[in-house]
Amino acid sequence: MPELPEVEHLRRTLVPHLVGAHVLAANLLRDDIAQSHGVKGVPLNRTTKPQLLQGRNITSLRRLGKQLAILTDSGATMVIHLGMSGRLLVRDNPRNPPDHTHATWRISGPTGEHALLFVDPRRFGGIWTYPSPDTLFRYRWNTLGPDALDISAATLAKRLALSARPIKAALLDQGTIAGVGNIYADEALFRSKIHPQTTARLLPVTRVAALAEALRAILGDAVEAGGSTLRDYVDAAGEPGRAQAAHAAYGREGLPCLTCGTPLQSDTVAQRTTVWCPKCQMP
DNA sequence: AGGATAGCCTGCGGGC
DNA sequence: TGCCCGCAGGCTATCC
Repeated sequence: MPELPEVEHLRRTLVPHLVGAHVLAANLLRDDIAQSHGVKGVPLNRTTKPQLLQGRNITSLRRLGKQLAILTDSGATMVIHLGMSGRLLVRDNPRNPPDHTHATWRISGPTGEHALLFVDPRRFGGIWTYPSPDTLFRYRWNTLGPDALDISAATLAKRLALSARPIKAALLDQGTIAGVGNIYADEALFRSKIHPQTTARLLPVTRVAALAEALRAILGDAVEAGGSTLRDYVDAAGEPGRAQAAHAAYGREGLPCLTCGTPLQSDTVAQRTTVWCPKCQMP
């Protein structure tokens, strides 16, 4: 389940291979996983290789929330969202791609010639192409809130000030704050001792500050650990992450709270399984 | 208009 | 052993 830390770790592992690389070829194996820019999006097809960066030179990799953008010297920009089960793999040998490989590239870069594969069994992810970074920012990334990795207390407070929803729902909303998924939402609420059902706008500023601090700490630590591996996620080299060992709340229903020993409670909040400590995280 | 809900999709684990 | 079912979950469309 790639959330912000997994995507940021992926970005960092891809940079040495991709930045400065020339895209020799692009291949779309499934038309419906890629769309060209626009509010509604226009489906790409197998003939639109330049939009998939064929012939371009990659200049940088950028991330906002859970989305990764590949920028090129021509302006052509490609956004990849991994969804639930998506992976981007760098391989030396393009033969025998995994099942559910939907797009492939051949690149020649600083570390040699490689195959880049987009694999996504559940197809909750996808690829979006834009003629320029500016169109990406205006038509897609404008709908996202500020990135959670360096969210400030003041910014978070401003985003939550009008929301009547449970704080858990607000955290999961990418338009409020970008990059938080179910795992790190529970972890951040646990760390800041906030009950997931608390109405967002009713949180005192000191609690919001604690939440912002918890988000930065937890996401930052997870990035350094290479992300959490639950079922699907691996980085560009196929390596699993190590952050799941640090989870204090997620997946620990019924187990003792690491702070007070009280069994953790679980229920559905904002349509998601949510785990919290009934003693530490008071309503 | 903001918020809640259904549905997309495959793999996996539990139960029988 | 093997099958079936439920669950996992990010995001969009749709409804209220």
